[in-house]
Amino acid sequence: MTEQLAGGDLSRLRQLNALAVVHVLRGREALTLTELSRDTGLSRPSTEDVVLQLQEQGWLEEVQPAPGVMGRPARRYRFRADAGHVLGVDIGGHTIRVLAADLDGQVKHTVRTPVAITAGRVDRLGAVDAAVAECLSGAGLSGADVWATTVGTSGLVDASGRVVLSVAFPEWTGVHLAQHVGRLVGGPVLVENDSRLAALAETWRGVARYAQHVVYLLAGLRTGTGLIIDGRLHRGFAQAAGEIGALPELGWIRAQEHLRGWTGAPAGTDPDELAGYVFAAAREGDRRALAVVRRYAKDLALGASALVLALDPQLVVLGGGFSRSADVLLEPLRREIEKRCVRIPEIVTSALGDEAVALGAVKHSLEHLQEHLFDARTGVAAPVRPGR
Amino acid sequence: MTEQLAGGDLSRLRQLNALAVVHVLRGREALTLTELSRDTGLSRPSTEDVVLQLQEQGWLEEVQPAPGVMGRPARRYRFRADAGHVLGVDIGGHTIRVLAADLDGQVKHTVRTPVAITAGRVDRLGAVDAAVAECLSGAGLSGADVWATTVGTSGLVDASGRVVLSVAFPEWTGVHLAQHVGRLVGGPVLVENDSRLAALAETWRGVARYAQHVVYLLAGLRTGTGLIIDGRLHRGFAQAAGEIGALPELGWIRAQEHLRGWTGAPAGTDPDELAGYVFAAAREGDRRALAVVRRYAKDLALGASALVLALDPQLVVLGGGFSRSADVLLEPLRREIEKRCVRIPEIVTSALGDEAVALGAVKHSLEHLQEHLFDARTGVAAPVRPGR
DNA sequence: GTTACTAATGATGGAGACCTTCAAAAGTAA
DNA sequence: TTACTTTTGAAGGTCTCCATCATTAGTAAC
Repeated sequence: MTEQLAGGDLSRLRQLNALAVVHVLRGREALTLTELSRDTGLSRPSTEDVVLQLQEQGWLEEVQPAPGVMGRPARRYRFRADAGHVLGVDIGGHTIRVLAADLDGQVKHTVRTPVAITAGRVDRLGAVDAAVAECLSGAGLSGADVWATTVGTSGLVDASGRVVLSVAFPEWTGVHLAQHVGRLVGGPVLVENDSRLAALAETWRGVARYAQHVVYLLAGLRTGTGLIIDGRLHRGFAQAAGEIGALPELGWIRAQEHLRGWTGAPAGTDPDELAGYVFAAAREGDRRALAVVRRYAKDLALGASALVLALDPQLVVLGGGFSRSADVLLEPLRREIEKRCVRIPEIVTSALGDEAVALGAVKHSLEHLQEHLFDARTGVAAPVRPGR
Repeated sequence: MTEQLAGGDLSRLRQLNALAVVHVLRGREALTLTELSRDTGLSRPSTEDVVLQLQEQGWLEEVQPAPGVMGRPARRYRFRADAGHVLGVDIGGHTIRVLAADLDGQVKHTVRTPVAITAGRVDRLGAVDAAVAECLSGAGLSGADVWATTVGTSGLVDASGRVVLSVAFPEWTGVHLAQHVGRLVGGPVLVENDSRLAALAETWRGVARYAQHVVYLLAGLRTGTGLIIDGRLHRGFAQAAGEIGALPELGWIRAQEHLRGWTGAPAGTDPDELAGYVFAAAREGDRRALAVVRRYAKDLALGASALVLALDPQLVVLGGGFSRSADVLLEPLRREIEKRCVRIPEIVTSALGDEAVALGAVKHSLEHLQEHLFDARTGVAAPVRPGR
């Protein structure tokens, strides 16, 4: 029923209290023992004992006392977020992004490498390797300092980190990304669908920060979705959740075609850039463009409404490349969703833009570490890179 | 991130160990201290201490030692599942069902009262009152012995236990069921959508026992759905999840019409019974009936496929009144789902039949108690009826 | 420069819950 | 009646927590 946390002997209590101290201290500035004692609910002597033990382990570090306060200066301790690092990798069509962050999720270095949309498997993997190497050196890290890595890619991914099916890049199907990236870094390498990671990022540092149930729409050259249910990323039984676009009746296959038919762009425009022209014309008030956007919004809303009706999220987040044109897209989308749904969720635009996937990858790495390093069952693990 | 379980002093450890003992003992026959010690991981003396405390509280009871074993006879203790009881109420169109069960979910008494489909609000509520009273006396209980009650009804229900919207019974809209039933029993009264409760029942004692992600289809005069995600009932932000039938493109509105158009039944047949004639004719091999069933299955599959694609469940359970005709319905449904979905889940028929909703209501009551009586945060609460 | 005030430190003593160990007890089997 | 088996019950020890209080290291005021 509920996940059972076994009782145990006294050391178990110490584990729990150490966990509580770490939890209070993570992501915050240094605290004194008195402050820690207040926030954990432990007595001061016990807090001290736990803190000293964590310091010995390497999780905590004493910092300079705060100056200019009354009374005897208190020792202050901070969480050593720099004890380990994680990577977030976003393998996009046009761009490869790599983020290095510490255990608090502070981004230490960002690398953004353009790659030709036509680049094949070998070239693209090569660009990934180069970007990872550059990011590591830029952050002053070696591969061995990385405790966990998450790679975001389009397509379906299996549990072992292999791309099972990529519609957008047929050549990508079968690539074993976990193995490939694992050559460069230590720790586990996780691979996850990019829409899902973008959704995760929005609940972490985006507009969905306090929502438990979120439908994230990736609207761009591809249309995808990421679902947050009960505050957690929903993958489904075989990592195939969110593929609602496969149902023809729900319009996501057709949605793109409205934009492709646009004739108001210079001859020879890359089909990938066509959408930008449509949205720009709509922004100018061009009636034909507005009609195209409306039709696109209607088809997008069809699939979105199915998700909203099924899940009743608090929030729908519009992300992906087209979210830059939310000024002309959001209103028609909202109207179409309102027409179809029983309860209307908030509908907002992504705040993270292009970085959403890479940020989500960082968060995903951190959540993985969280389970292994700070688990309620085992207490606080030693501050070393976990095995694969 | 993870739900934080605060550390604490030594009494906290005792709480956790008491919880562990209760968890091991619940739903099983009586165990000796040695067996309990083995299963909880505690030492024998500690186990004894915890057990004596729980016995004093009233949660455990000593029973006769097992006869005919070697060595000194061991004391045996069992969980006092009869310390409290819960009710599960299913207010259906034709039938009202009330189940009384103990804390282990053992059903002690069942009442099944027919009610006219045309019965209005007052008559229906009167029938509920009578059925509850009969069930209580049949189980030898008074309303004060009931620790939690769940009422299942069609329609949307708000958090306070009021029916916000009932399409099938317009007169039902606005009924404050929690308040009404609360006059008869002690403890909290929860109200929940019937499809959801049926889904819950399937994961408890039905065909979905070991699945974490389940889509339950209620196929009957109404079409509804219950979603189990991560082993828990998914309600959505405003209790409106699962209303995918509202989307016309997904066919659930239209699905019924195929059956209603059937002319092979005696003149004047109740429209509610028409479906039975269609399925019967299909069973006999009538080609027109088979075509009707196929069309119905196709429309049902459309909405089901949207759910499957969105959530990627391990299992789809076909329940509701029409599941009695699964022999002719399941195959066409499966074929249509297979046509549309990326990964095909298992598709099986409900094992619980008519009792699913009431059983789910019992389980829902028990889960509510679980959170209040056996919570990891607070440990084991006293064995008394919780407040509202 | 001294004195008063403030708040943290460090040490002491005590209580609760767990563990291991072992003699005594209460059965069955021979 | 004796041997064997397993549980019981008690004793002693350890760990982790708590409350309390004298001491210490600063700031503020005179």
